[in-house]
Amino acid sequence: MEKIKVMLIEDHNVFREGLKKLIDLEENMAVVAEANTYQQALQNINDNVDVTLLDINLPDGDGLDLCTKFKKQYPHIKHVALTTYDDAIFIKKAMECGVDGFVPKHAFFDEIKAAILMTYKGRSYLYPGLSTDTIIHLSEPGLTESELNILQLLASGKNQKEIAGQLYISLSTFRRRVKSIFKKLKVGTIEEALTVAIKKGLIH
Amino acid sequence: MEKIKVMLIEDHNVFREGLKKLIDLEENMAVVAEANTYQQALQNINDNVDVTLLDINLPDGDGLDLCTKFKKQYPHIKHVALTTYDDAIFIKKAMECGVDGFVPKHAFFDEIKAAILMTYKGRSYLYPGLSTDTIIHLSEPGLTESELNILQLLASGKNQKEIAGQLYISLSTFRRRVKSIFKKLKVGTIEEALTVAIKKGLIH
DNA sequence: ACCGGGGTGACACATTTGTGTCACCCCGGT
DNA sequence: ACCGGGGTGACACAAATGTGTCACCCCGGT
Repeated sequence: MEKIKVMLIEDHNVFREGLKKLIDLEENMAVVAEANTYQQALQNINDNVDVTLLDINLPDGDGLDLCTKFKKQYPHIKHVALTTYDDAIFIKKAMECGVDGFVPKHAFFDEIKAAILMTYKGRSYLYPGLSTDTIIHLSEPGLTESELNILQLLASGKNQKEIAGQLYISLSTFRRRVKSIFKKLKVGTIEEALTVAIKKGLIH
Repeated sequence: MEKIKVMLIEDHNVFREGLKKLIDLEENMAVVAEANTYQQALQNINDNVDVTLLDINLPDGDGLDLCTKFKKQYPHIKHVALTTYDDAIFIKKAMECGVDGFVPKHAFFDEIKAAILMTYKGRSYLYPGLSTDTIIHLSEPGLTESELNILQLLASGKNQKEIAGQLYISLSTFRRRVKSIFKKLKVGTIEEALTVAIKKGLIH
């Protein structure tokens, strides 16, 4: 039987090494490529790969962007997203980027194995341990690009006037957006919104 | 030769499984205990353990507290802290808690192996890949307990008046503390301070 | 053409936040 | 006893922030 050829994209070296070992010990799969940054992933990807296991939080870029790019250039490759966060907003975003499987890092290897197998066979895989709570929230509205932008700029220490200027919107609109963020994240202050956003990996 | 008996304390299951595999494949070490939460770690620790590899960010508590506790009850056990963050403030705090070795998760397994060996032999191990920049900042003042408290409460969505009341300090003192936080973290807004603090793992 | 929803900007207003100043207290060094 | 530093609280004031209201524009459906 042909082995499933896996590519690992993950910046935590120990984690990647351990994962590689576990996969290589499996009879029906093998790691054929690795990358620990966004840039390296672009270089090391090749036609030979069947499935990628990709960490979404890379130091030099968003793993989901990577997925979008790969989908165009190598449409036959399947992608399993691997992440610390299992929030609804996040899963939704992953799905929109064409991810085939989604597994949080707190899962067991068996589940990653299952995800690789399933996606390889052309089906999609959603981590079964996801709380029903999370599933229910899947239909919740995600933050818009502009809203994420605002959070990112707030996180960098800019004040509201500066940000509004930079985004070419009025202070009024800015504040409307912030209000909208509050409602979507169910928080009451910018501080809390930032905390939640960072924890969910929405901004970096 | 006697094998070094290692305990893994890490909440990311896949990571722990991979690490266990890597360690067990080594000739001179073996995993004899595991835990994926703070509580479990307290239960599963035993006299038989030589070295613990402990993740600092556990879902139900601070891994460094764990270290402090272990030091009292099992003074012979060595501890290697494993963490995503390699910031100066963090390393300093780890050292104060009696950690014997410090390795960031982006390190390679070889470095973890070295840390286990070194600490087992009674020496201390500071990850050699730490930037000189980080080392230089080691002497920088860390945030006080009260300052961390303030950040934590701000992160939870409380406003300044509420927090001052809760901490039994006046608004004046509160604001003085915030100013102090700004200076120490080299930021200009609370938003930025929170972002930095979360990224450095100072608050959760 | 008309209407209504959704997004925008201007403005007003109360509240919160950031900054500085003053006075006080405690404590260790002179 | 005196002084000075460090921490505290009260207050004042400017600036930023949060909230609501109004008017406007665009666009798709009726």
